[in-house]
Amino acid sequence: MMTKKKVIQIGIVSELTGLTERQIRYYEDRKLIFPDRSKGGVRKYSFEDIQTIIDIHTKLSDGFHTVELRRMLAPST
Amino acid sequence: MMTKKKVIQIGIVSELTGLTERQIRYYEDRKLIFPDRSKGGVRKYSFEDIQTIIDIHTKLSDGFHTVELRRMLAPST
DNA sequence: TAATTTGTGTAAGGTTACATGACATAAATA
DNA sequence: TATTTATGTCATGTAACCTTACACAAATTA
Repeated sequence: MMTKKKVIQIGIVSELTGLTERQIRYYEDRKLIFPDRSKGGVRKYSFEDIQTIIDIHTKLSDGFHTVELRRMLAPST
Repeated sequence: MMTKKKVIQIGIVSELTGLTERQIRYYEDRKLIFPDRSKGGVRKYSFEDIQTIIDIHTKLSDGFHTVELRRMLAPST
């Protein structure tokens, strides 16, 4: 489905979530999200990824650490 | 809703539709689609736009002209 | 027939938005 | 005290976009 199509670039994800690109890339670094890449290496996210990113940030604000989140986040099929 | 959020760049639209960027920009020139623009001027399309673009191309293949399509296409609210 | 329009290709030259890597830091933890 | 965590910022490079222009076959109009 459309919500899982990875078609959105990081700038828009940043806009939609209110988070910085730095934060979004960091969550990937911590293995919490798995964007696709264009041939040129540009990250592509889905709407589902965006929701996950929001959830991650909420949990971090709640005091959780990325390591713990890795277990909490349902590996979005 | 999500299908109307204009978040997708022309490269992906081209990939998803199989049309060239030239064609997609031309449809805009003919007032058939109305992408948003980033601050920097980069076009942003919605999933709904993508469907419209596909429809346009189908109609053109059927022999219609862009001028006629302007009447046929429901102005996607 | 000659001129115009339509939809599309392509190329040049410029800009935006992205990439990675590095260094910095406050707060928390070991 | 030393390390880790989550984030900011900066530099440097490139992917992907922008507009404008010229070309063209096919169809239409004059």
